[in-house]
Amino acid sequence: MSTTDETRAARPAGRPRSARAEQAIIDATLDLLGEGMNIAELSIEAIAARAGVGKTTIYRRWANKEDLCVDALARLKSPLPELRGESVREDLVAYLEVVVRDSCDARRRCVMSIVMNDAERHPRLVARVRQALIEPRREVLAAVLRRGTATGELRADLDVPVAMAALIGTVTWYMRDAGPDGTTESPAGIAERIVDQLLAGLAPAA
Amino acid sequence: MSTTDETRAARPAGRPRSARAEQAIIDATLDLLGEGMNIAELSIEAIAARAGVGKTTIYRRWANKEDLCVDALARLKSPLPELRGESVREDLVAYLEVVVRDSCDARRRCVMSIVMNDAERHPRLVARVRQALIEPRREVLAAVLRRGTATGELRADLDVPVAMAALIGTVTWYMRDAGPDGTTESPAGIAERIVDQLLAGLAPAA
DNA sequence: CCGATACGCAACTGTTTCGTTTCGTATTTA
DNA sequence: TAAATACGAAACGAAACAGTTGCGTATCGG
Repeated sequence: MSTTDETRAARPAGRPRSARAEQAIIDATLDLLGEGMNIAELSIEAIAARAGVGKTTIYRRWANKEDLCVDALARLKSPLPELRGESVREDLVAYLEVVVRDSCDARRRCVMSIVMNDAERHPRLVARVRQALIEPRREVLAAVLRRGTATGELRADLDVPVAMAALIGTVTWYMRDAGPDGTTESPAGIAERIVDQLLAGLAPAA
Repeated sequence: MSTTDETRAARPAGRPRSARAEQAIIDATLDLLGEGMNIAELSIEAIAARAGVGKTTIYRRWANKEDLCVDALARLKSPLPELRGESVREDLVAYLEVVVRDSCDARRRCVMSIVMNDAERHPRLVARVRQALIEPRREVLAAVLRRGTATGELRADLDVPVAMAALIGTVTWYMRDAGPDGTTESPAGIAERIVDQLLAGLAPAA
């Protein structure tokens, strides 16, 4: 066992890499991406400058921009929505409230726009984000919908893929031209309004 | 009156500008944007090469990249959806079918991503696209929804902004991870399925 | 024909930014 | 202390691009 907390084998001798520098690099990367930068526009120089670090320190750790971004984006993992599981309506509202909150976070919005735009240019990176951030959430929502059709809280013949698109797409689109940043208001209760209108339908009560 | 079809004043004498070159430049610009290029990444050199044109020919016509893009994007105007106006449901299906068709067009998808990403960097350009392409369509949809609440085909207390987000957001989100390009299928009748499920609601018939 | 203008092409200058290398210093193990 | 490695700063050569100019040719009006 070494003198420090390093339990793995022998330390390779020489000055160890600074964990602070590493964190600063990751933070700077996410900052810049969060300010609307492309992967293409993102430059190692800008990251180094923002992090207060020499370019060498970055190149020593990552072979290229994409590797760095993959590592950086993996840190964005946000907790899954906490669902109480008592009523489907309540769970859907809670779920959409998380989506609303996320849509006000510049970092997350920029990450989503990268996922949508650069899928062809950076398939590895986008695949990792999808698998780490998006898929788990989709699965949570799908489970709520399936439960709803089983308990009778949702119609038995529900088209689940369409319903998922309806819930997420509606709130995303609404936030797009309502509160670009959260600058305006994220109208309290928007999640509830959307869920209730989607549950009840646009047509009159028949 | 000149010898040609030019009815405006005297022609300025000298070889007239080639309409073919102009069209080729516009096409090349839209091509490159349609391949996923940013405004920032788009280079005059690339446009000239793609169009089979000298850079001079471009600089003679437009002072800068943004001016060129503004002109190019203005050519994307697509006809408004043809609505028969007999039933609201039928009109909504027709409207969404246009959205589905557009979402399979690479050019349009890239233009939308520019509108979403570069709003701050190119406000003039984005404002023009919004006003020329987006607003007219939104107004058509809003009119259908208002008509529906008046005729009783839609619930009287309909939240119109939410309903618009639901219709457009659902189809957009669905197409996003179903048929990225139209490569797969744009499942026939998806517009109809979405409209019917949104009209009826996710909850059982009560 | 002549003058004027547009055309495509190639060359040029100046700027930016990239990824790499070099250098002097700091920190760790042996 | 000596060897090894990391650090930040600076400089370097290569590449891409902007915007301009010159050249030979093409197309217009008169």
